Amino acid sequence: MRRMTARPANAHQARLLRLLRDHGPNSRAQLGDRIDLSRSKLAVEVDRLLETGLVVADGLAASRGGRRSHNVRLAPALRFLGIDIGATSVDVAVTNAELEVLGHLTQPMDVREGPVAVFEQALALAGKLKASGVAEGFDGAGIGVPGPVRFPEGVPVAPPIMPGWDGFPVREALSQELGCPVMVDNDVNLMAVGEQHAGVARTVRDFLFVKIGTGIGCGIVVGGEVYRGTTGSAGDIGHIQVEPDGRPCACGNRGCLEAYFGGASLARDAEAAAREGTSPELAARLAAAGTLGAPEVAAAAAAGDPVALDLIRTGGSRTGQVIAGLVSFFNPGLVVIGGGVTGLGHTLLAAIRTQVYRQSLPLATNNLPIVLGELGQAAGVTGAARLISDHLFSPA
Amino acid sequence: MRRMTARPANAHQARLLRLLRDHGPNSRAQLGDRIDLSRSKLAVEVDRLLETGLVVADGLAASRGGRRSHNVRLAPALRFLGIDIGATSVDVAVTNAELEVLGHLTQPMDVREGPVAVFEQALALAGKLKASGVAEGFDGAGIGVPGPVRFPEGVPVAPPIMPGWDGFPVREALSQELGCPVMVDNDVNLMAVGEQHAGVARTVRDFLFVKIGTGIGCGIVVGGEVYRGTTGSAGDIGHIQVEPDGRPCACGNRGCLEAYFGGASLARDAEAAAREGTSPELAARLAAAGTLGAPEVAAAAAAGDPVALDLIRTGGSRTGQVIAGLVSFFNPGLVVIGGGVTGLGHTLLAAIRTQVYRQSLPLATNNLPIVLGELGQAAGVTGAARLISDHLFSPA
DNA sequence: CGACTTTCTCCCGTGTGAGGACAAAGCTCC
DNA sequence: GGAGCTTTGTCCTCACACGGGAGAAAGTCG
Repeated sequence: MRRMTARPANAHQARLLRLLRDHGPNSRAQLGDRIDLSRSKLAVEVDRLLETGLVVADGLAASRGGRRSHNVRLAPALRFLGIDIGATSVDVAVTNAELEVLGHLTQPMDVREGPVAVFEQALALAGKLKASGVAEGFDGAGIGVPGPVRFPEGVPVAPPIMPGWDGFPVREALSQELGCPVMVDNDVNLMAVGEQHAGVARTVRDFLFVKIGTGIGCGIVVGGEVYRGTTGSAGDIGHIQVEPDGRPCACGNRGCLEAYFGGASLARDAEAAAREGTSPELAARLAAAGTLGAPEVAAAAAAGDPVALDLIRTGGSRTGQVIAGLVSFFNPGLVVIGGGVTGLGHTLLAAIRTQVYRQSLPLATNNLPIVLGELGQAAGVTGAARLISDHLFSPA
Repeated sequence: MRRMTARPANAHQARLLRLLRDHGPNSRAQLGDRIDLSRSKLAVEVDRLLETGLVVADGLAASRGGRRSHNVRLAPALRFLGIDIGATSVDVAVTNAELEVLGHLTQPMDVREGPVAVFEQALALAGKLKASGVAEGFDGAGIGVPGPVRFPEGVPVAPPIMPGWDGFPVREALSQELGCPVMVDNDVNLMAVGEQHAGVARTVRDFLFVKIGTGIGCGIVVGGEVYRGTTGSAGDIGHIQVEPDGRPCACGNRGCLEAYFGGASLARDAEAAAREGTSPELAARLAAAGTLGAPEVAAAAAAGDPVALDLIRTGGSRTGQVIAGLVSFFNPGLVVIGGGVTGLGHTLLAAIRTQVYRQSLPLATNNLPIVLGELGQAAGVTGAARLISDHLFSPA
C-alpha cells in the first residue's frame, strides 16, 4: 500500500493527532472538551485531517444523552517501527498509530559488530514482522542506540561501548533503507519516554529513568521533555565514582559505578564467587548454564543463596548511593528503575530505596516514589515509536 | 511619583520589552530585525507600549545609510529592587529597567534571626537607597533566600539553615510592604540567572552555577530557564556524600560535601590548624582578626602557607568530585563557580578543574569551560531584578 | 408523542496580521 | 547642490483565522 506522506499543517492539527494517539478514537465533541478551540474551528481542522487521510471516520460514538457523535481515529493502517539496539541485543517492534505494540521480536547480538551488521539484523527482524502480516510498510521509525547521540542529526558521537558507530549516519542510512522518516536517540532516553507514554511515569513531568543493563545509564525528563545535554551525553552515570581509588574500570578511571554493578560486573562477580567456591548455589548454576548473568543470580537469590543476595544488595546500595546524589541535585518527582537487571526485583529495589532514603534530604525524598518500570522489554521500542510519532505529529 | 502599573497586553509586547531590557535603547527598525513581525504590526505594538508609558521615545538613532530612525527605550524611571538574603548577609540593590545596578548595599546579618528581623533590615537598606536618590519607588522586587522555595507561591519550604522561615509568606508580606509585585526564589538560582543575564553565562543555554558560600548549592539552567525540581529543592548538592562513613554533618548524615568544604567547614578547619600550631601563618591571622574565614585563608595561601593551600586544594578536590558526577549526569555547556569562597581564586578553580577533567568522560568535558562567576556580589541581586522583570515583562 | 439535550453545520462579524504603495528623511557621488 | 539610491515610517487593503449564534439533525427520557 502507499504509505502516508501527509503531515499536520498547523499546531492545531498536530495537537489533535496527539490527542487521538494518546486517547484513542474519539468523537469531535470529546476532542472539543480536550482542546481549546471553537466548534467551528475544530470541525474545519478535523475535516482537513480527514482529507489528508491521517484520520478516518470510525462509526458512531455512544450517546452522552443527545445526538450521537461521529467518532474519528487515526488511520488504522499507520505503522511505526521501533528499534532498540542494546549492548547485547536488538529489539524490533511494530506499533499502530496509537503506539500499541502489534508485534515484537528480540535477538541477541553484539553491538560491537558494527552498524552495518546490526542494521542488517534489525531490518531482517522488521522484514519478519512485515511478513507476519502486522504491517505492510512503515510510516516512520524510531531507533535507540546504546550511546550518546547528536540528536538533531541522528548520529552517534564517541560511543564508548560501540566503536565503529562514531559518526555513522544512522538516521540518514536507515531512512534510506526504510523509505520513511527516522529519528535516533539514546536507548535509555527512549526507555524513559516509553515509561512516560505508557508506563509508570504517565503523570509525572520531571523524573529519572535509571537503566541497569549491561551498563548503567539514566534518562532525564524535564517538564515532560527529554533532556539530552549539550553534547547529547547527559545521563551517562555509569562512570560516576562511588569508591575513591576503587576498582579499575574499562573507561580508564577507578571506582566507577559500572565497575561495581551492572550486567557485566554482576556476571563477573557471580562467576568469581562460583569459582572460588563461596557459593555452591552459583557454582551449580554456572555448571548448568555455562555462564552466569542476571537471571542466574536472581534465581540463586530467590533460592536463598546468601552470596547472590549480597551481590544484589551491595550493587543496589552502590547504585542507590549514586541515585541519592542525583535526587539531591535534580529533585525528581519519580525514579524509575529499568533494564535487564530488573529481574533482580524487590531485593534490588529495596537496597536502592534504603540508600536513597537514607542519604538524600527529606524535602527531596518525602513524596518520591522509586519503582520498577512496568514496560520491561517494551519500554525502548515504545519510546522509539513515540519519538517518531512526536516528530511526525508536529507542524511541518 | 506614581509607579508603573501597566503590563504588556500580549506576547509581542512582552517580547519587545525584553528586547529593550536586554539590548538597551533601540530603534524600531532594529527591533524589527530582532523580532519576527511585520513593520506595521511592530509599529502598532510599539505605539501601544508608548501609550502605556512603559516605553518612551529616546531621540534619533544613528543613520544606517538612509532615513534616521526614532529610538525608543524602557521608561527611565522604572526601578527594580533586588534582595539577596544569604546565610550571613543581606544584599540590596536598585536597578533600572535595563537591570543596571544603580545602587548596592550590603550588611552582615544572620538569617536565623528570622524573617521579620531580616525584612526589617532589608527594607531599611532599600530605604537608604531611596534616600540616596537612585529611586523614588519600586516597580517590582525580586528576592532570593538561602533555601528551597515553593516558587509559584513564593514561600520557603523546610529550609534547613533557616528555621522560622518555613512557610513564611515571603512574597505576600514583601509585596504588602513594598506595594509592588514580588517574586521569590532560591538565592543560588538567582545568582545563576544573574550570571546568565549579565555575566559569563550569557550565551549558554544549559549550565550549572555552583555557589560555594557558607553552604554549597547549585543553580541549574535548562534551555535558558531555571530548573527548580518537583518540590523546589533541586540543586541542593551540599549534602551529597563524598566520603562513605565520613565526618558527621549538621544534616544528620555522614560524609556530606558541606562537612568538608564551604565557608563554615573551611573556617573550622583553618581555626583548628591555627590552634594546633601546624600553621603559624594562620595562627597569626587568627590572633589578628579574632576569627578565620575564607578571606584569611586566601591571604595565607597567597602568602604561600602550605596548610592554607592544602585546605583549599582538598576542598576544591572534593567539590570537583561532586561536580564531576553532576557533569556526567547533566552534561552542561558551562560550569560557573561563585559565592563567597571565590576569593580563593585560582587555586580553588585549579583543584576543581583537575578533579572534573580527570573523572568525567571526555565527551562531556571536551568543550566544558569551568570558570569563576564575573559578577561577584552583584550576581544575586542582578538575578533577583531579572526574575521580577521577567515576571512583569510577560503577558498578563 | 412531546420536551429537552447533544451534536453538527452553516453563516456572519470581527479582529489580526502580512504585505504593498507611498511619503519622508538621509546618504553618497558626481 | 542635486540626482539617485537606501532606509524608515505610515497608511491602506486583502486574506484569513476564529468565535459565536442560529438552526437543523439525531437521540434520550418520561
